[in-house]
Amino acid sequence: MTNNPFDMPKTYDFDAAEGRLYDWWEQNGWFKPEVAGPDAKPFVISIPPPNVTGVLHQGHALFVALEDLMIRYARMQGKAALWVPGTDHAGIATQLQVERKLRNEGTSREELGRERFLEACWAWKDEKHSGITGQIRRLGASCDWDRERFTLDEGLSRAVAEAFVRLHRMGLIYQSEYIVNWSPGLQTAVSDVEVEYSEEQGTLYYFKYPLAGHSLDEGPGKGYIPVATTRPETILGDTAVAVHPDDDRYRHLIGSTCLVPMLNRTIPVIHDTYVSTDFGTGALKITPGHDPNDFEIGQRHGLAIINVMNKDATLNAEAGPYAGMERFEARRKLWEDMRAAGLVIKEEPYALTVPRAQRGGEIIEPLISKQWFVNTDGMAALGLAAMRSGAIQIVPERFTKVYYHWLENLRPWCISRQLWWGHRIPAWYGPDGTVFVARSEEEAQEQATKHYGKPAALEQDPDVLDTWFSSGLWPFSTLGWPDDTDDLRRYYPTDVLETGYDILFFWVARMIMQGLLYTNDIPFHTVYLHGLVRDEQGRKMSKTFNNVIDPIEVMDEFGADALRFTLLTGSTPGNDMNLSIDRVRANRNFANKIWNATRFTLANLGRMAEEQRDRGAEGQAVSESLTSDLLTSDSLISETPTLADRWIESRLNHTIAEVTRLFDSYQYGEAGRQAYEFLWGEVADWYIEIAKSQFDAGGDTAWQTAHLLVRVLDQTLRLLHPFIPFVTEDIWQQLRAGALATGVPSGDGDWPEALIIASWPQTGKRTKRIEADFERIQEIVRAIRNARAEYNVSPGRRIGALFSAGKHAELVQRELPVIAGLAGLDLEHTSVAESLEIPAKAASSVAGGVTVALPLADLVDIDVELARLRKELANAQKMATSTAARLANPGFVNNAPENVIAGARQQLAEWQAKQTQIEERLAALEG
RNA sequence: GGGCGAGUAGCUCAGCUGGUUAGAGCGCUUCCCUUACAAGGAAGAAGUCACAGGUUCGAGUCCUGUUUCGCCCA
Repeated sequence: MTNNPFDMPKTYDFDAAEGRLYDWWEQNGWFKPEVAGPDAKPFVISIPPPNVTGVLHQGHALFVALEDLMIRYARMQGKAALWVPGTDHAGIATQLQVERKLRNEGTSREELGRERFLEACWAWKDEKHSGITGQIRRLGASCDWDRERFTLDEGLSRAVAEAFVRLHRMGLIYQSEYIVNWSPGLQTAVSDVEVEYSEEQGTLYYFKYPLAGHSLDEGPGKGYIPVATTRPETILGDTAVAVHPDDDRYRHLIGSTCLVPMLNRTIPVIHDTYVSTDFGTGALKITPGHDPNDFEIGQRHGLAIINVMNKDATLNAEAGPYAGMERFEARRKLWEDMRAAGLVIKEEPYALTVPRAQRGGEIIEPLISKQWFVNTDGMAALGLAAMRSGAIQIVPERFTKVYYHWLENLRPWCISRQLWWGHRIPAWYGPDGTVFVARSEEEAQEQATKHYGKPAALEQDPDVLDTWFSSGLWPFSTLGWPDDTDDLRRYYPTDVLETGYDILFFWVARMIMQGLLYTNDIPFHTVYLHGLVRDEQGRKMSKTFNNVIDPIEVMDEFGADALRFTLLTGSTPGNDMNLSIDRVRANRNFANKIWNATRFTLANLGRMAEEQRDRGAEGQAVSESLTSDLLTSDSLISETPTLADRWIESRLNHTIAEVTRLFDSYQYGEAGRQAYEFLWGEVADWYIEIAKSQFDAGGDTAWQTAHLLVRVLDQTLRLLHPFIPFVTEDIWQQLRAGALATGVPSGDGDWPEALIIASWPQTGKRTKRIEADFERIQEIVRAIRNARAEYNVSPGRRIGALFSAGKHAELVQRELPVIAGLAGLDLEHTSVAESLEIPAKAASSVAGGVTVALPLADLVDIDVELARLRKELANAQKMATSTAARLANPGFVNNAPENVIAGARQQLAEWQAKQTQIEERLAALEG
């Protein structure tokens, strides 16, 4: 930047601006809610904590953009805007990363032992932490970093222990042997939501289940029951064969006994309506130890549970000769042996649904093991009631249904994980296995002493809690819960929870349930859900596709604002968006456009100040003389505003009203697009072009134009700030400096220190009549430009024009300089009247109720002209006819709202007038 | 199997509670380096709004069905 406040470089340099502005904002404390003063109404968002060891992806970029937008809007409205940042320890993901690192170093988790492994995890966390938070800063996130939290920090760990203890006291936490989703590679249980199901090509294995005391030769239904399975190795754990009670093929076998292939264990044939008679063979093998559905059937029928698998997915002693084999190897071997024993019927290709771990993608084994569960029935009821009562709303609303469905069918939540990195379960075991659940080891020790009558050696449960258990406390734990802190009292409940719809169950629902349970309050009143960011072709971004668009690279090339604006205006709530680099580039260009509109304004302001100084005020500083002049007297800007002035003012007010309305109804994309359209399509394309001649006029007209332009830019920059904070702040600072130096007021009178803390624009009056007049001028200008283009009039050539303007003659006469400036007219050869004689060799058209003729004798070909006019006439006739038909319809006239009818009448008149005018012109040419 | 979303210009997408001639960016055609901006300006071509019914004075928008794609749940 140069010292001259009026001098700006030709292009906006985002690279130089972004880091500098972010630091400046942060150092001034403007990210803190305290800037709004103690009485301000709070507006609070808790950040969806990203994995502390993760790297920024477009999903992060989208949520940061959205949340920062909401926070900046709230801040500008004068609210105590608080965005609580933080990171998540991401149990499984992080543990896997650290284990991989250890492997590369030639050691392992087991070798290090728990304590040293955790040290390695913390070191890894410390190393990675600044990476992700730095990337979030880079996006412009105005969160209060002094309040940053980490899910494993001391306070949050205390919150987790507290929550666990309370749940336990309420009798909602229990330990149980249950069939869980076991991840053999990760060596841990995972919850239902952490399992993804994929349709894969597999095999359906048909075989004979021998009936005890019979020979296979007796055939199906006598010697054996034909059964099909997709996982033959689980045969070894079968404890029944089930048939449908109404199935004539097998009904007579109910109560008889089968022999488990290769093991010859005896199991009963039972009946259950769960069996579907048309699937496979119509008979079902039941393996309660290795299949969730079978587990339930087993419970119903009191069947034995046999576990044939170890936790590493090798088979155990129950598998007899197959003990020690890996699961898929055992499958092959068993099937071979069964084939040799004549038990195989056939195999057929089959599309099956395979459960895979959300992390790592490995096949999940349903396995019986002892885990900690939360009974969620009561919480679910609370969560449902909060939504049903309207205390919490989801944007977009349709996700409410998904939420209901999930909560209505909620099963116990398995919260223990066989990991080391995480919140250790606050349960201790005495020598006899008695469990003591407590906030700390000391508290557990007290309980044990009381229980045993003397101190006892305690051992803490080795497992940790599901990461989502701690995330579920996030909105209140980050504010100090369980302590009754100032922050908790002032900022809880929070306002909006913004996140991706993909974690509605994982996170949002659990926060609502836990918030209601522990704080007796909703954690937030609105859930705003965004979609997934996909690549340009709509594919999910993934490393394997090599289609990942790295937000950092995008920001390097186009700036953070361009990325933000693209994400914000290219998405609608709850819908996925395809990210297009072309659009990012276009939005980079938008930033430059705003930059140059301001550059133009400041250059003129500077020039005017210089002229003013040359004229007088000797020895006085420019700013002083101008400031006193301008602020003390209206005289300097008492000039009657031009049509363009009043038009842009009205449009500004319209835009402020619309953008504000759209913000308040969560339609951020549309809000951004409207501000964009106003700035580029109205301010830059029209007003600035007209302002050029108003500046040239000098004197009061020029000063008035400068005032207005500053005001319009100031207000528009405020509207755009939540979307593109960096470029708007940078520009606004320069605008402010230039305006202060010349005493020009901002849109609302004063110039606060920074745009980030400036107030949101107030809606002013809109004048529809002025807008209509200006639109007429626009139409005329476009018509002239169009005719020039069609006749290839070179852009530099000034041409004369004849306006046969009828009742608009006065308007056209008054605005002639504007029209001339925009359309390249030569005023010497231009005339306006209600009615004018038009020479034959002229290009003419009818626009805005005015016939305009360009006497281009050297260029015009009468035949071409006739064709042009006939085409225009046809269109006018068509429109007039259809509008007339509409108005002739009694249904329309009786039912449509008045303004619509009035609009149609107005339209009809315009089209009819146009038709008549073209007809007259045609008659003159043809005659 | 149940639920949800999407199908609008060559491409990527808007289009709020139904109401002028359905919009934008990119791309395309023609012209222009005019002292805010070539990361720009002017003019232009381009859409039977997936399909079929229905409601309504009026449907891209609401209802029903069909179809293609995607997602979620079982």
